[in-house]
Amino acid sequence: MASERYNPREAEPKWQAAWDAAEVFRTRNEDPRPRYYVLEMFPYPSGRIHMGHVRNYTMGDVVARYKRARGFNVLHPMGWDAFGLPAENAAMQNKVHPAKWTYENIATMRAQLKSMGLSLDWAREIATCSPEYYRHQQKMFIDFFKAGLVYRRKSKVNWDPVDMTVLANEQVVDGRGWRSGALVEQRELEQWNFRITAYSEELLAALDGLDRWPDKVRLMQRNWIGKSEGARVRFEFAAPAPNGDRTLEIFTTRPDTLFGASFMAIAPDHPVARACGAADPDLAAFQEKCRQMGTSVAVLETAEKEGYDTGLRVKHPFLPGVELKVFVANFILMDYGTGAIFGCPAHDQRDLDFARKYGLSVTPVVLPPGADPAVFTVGDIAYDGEGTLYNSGFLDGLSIEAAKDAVAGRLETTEVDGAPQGTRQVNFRLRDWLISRQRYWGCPIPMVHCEACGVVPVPAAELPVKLPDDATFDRPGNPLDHHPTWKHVACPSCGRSARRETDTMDTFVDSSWYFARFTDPWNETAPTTRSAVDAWLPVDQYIGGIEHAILHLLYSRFFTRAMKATGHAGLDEPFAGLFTQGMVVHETYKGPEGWVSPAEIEITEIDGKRTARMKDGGATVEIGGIEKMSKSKKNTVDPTEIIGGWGADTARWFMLSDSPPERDVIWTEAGAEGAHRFVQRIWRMVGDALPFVSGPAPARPAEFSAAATALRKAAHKVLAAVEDDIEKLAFNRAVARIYELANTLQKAVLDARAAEGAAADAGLAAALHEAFDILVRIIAPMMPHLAEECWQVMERDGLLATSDWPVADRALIVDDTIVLPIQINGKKRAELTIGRDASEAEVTAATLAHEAVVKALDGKAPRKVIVVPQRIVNVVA
RNA sequence: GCGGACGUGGCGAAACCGGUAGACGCACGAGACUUAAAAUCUUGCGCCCACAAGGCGUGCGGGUUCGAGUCCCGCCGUCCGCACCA
Repeated sequence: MASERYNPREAEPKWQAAWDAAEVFRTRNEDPRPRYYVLEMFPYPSGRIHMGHVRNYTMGDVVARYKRARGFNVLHPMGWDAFGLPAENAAMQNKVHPAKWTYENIATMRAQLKSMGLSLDWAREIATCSPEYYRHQQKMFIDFFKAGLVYRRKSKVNWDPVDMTVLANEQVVDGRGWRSGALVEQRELEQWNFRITAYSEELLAALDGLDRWPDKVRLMQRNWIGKSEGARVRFEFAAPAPNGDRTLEIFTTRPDTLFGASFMAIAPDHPVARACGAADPDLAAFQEKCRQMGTSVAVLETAEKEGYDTGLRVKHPFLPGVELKVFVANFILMDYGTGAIFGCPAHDQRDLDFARKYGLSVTPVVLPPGADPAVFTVGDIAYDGEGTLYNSGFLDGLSIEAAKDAVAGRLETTEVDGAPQGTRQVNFRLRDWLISRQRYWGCPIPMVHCEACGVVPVPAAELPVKLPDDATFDRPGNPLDHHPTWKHVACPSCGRSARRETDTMDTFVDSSWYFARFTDPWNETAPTTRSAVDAWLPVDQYIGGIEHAILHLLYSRFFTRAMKATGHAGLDEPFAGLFTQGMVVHETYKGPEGWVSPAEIEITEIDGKRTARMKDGGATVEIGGIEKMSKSKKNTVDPTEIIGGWGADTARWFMLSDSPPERDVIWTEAGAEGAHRFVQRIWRMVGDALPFVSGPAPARPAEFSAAATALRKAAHKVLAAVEDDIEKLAFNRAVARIYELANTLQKAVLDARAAEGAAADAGLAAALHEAFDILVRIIAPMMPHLAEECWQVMERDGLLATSDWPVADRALIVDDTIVLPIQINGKKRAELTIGRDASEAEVTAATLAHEAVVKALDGKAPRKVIVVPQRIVNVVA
């Protein structure tokens, strides 16, 4: 047995089949044990899994298997984020139907995931593109609509005139469509939106309660929601604007600086600007120029502030007789605040840049602490720090906060044009979620447009609104719109001929509730079963990439609230614990003809210098930087090849070793070899130890020998540490502790074998038996196949996958004697071995009697002796 | 520009509350086994000086403390997020 190498190609499928046959990972909702829901972000079925999936799903699987061993009823499901653009692109390029392409990819990837030995409940598998899933999404859409959480509105979108479709912002590159290369136009289209802003305040406030989320993610969401408190102020026009407006309403977070106002600025698309532009060709040209500039990031960064004087004037609310010019300016955004501002150049850098360019006055109104009001001026840098108000009439002498209050108070009680001149206002950066997509491969929006009845939801009994199978993809635009018959229906309300909505939903909708569907994916009549969804949610541990820190997680938080509002769930927050794992990165290689893959090259190392050559031809290859695995740089490693070659356990072990899980991990051949060596080493050790560890546990002696006790202590200490590490998802630390135990056990086995025939130490045999039991059980979550195989050759009962986690004996974890470092003047000079419970006086006495201390003190009395119990002694000479 | 995170051996890292810096792994060196190689085992491995003793070391400079990788202040560098949000 000991001489045979462990063969993962044989063992892994065998144990996967055994687990399957025993339905070990099937989760029953009615199981009375405490529940634990661990979920990894489900994959998009792009075709093949990549190493990032391997890392993500390994981490989740360790948690699932560990929690199962700890006695929890674990829910660990898997599914497919199966709608989306790539399927449609494949349809256009390869003449294959998106459904066929998607389901084939799913089949491939399911097999790949299964080869990893993940403890998933495949009976709950869902694909978001199946009508059995999206029918429920349509039901919820209608419920949200009825609850006022869905509405339709004209929105500005990026329109690709060649592909005849709407593009997401990230699909617009330098103002052009990423695929067609056509100049993207801003178009106004009637679009469906989710009213996520109804929850702005709540989504922000609830972040504080998500204490098992990374601070980084919470901060990103906080910034994204972007709450700012300020005031809306209405400035009266000296003469009405061309569109008839008598006042210009602005939003400001600095009402305290109102006395420093020197101009007004409005967005190019502001209604007043449009009205002015209609009568002024020069202004219209300027507005058009601003619109063109809109999208390109590079232009935005360098764009100079520019404006156009409309000729309009407004009255300053507090300074009778003072009038301010109204500019149309390129740096004012229509969709933030009111699309208009007052400019206070002294205390806002943008306003200052603008004022300098157009020769507008700059009046400081906040005096920095300690500055002389007679001398203080603003040059090229606006002052936005703390200070005291001056040059500001009734505000003089107030702090900024007090002045904000005073201004708001005054404006609330002043009337202009029949309404208060100003109101306190909380503003959010967060905008409503535009979900309309002019695509085929998405969830159809279950609405009908009727000339007589308007927008009518499809009746629940008629759901799902299914995608037509016979769509064509050979011309640009929305295949649903092109379809000859699909969109023509009778109005559900009046029965007259009407038109189906041809927009489909953003795929982020699909992934905003899949975690809830997993709790009862068999329910055919409703999206969720309340008893199941309320019992399982929130997800105890959610694991995925940082790239979803904002959108997916924010949308899911919104969706859960909307589901609560419509009776589909009973809670607000879907994910109690969140962990964001790092990427898998790899060295890059550049050959004479561009990037080459790791598989194509050979690396040799001479005197510490690594050189790479092509395997084929031997051409020199330049070793480049370590970067995220990507097809374009060809620095990918295929999980199938790794699993086929080394086995799933090697891949899993590597993914958990070395790098902390939140950080990037560098995939290296040497590291994979190292991981595989450890797999073999465990197997060899178990084989060598079989005489001591197989079969039932030997009787325990009344007293363990010193060697046996040391072994037991080592095993139990590591066990306790590994528990702690897995609970904290510190897998790399758990791995290090397991290596430590393996090193200890290896020596112990060697010693035990050498001593064979000599006086038998019954205690040592029992200790070895126990220690190997612990070793195999603690590697099981990480390397489940190897552990199962060891379990079998050790002749233990049943499947390890269904066994309990071992119990750490606390008495063995604390030592009777401890080694205390002795510092002299803060530097370590000696060590003191002393009883754990030694009093401070005893420690002091023993320290002062220590040779090194006596020598250092040279007969003098120490100035001070600091004893930190159980930790350290410091003698100050 | 604003906000955040992080800088520890040749490399990935550990050090949980301010208490032995470098656990564990990779790479590398030496040795054993072998006809040989692979595998395996033993052993060494921060730097300086080395016989020992010692000195210096956690990006740089200061500070607090009996004691600082850890706390505070100021720099430098790397990475990430947001980006004209009024």
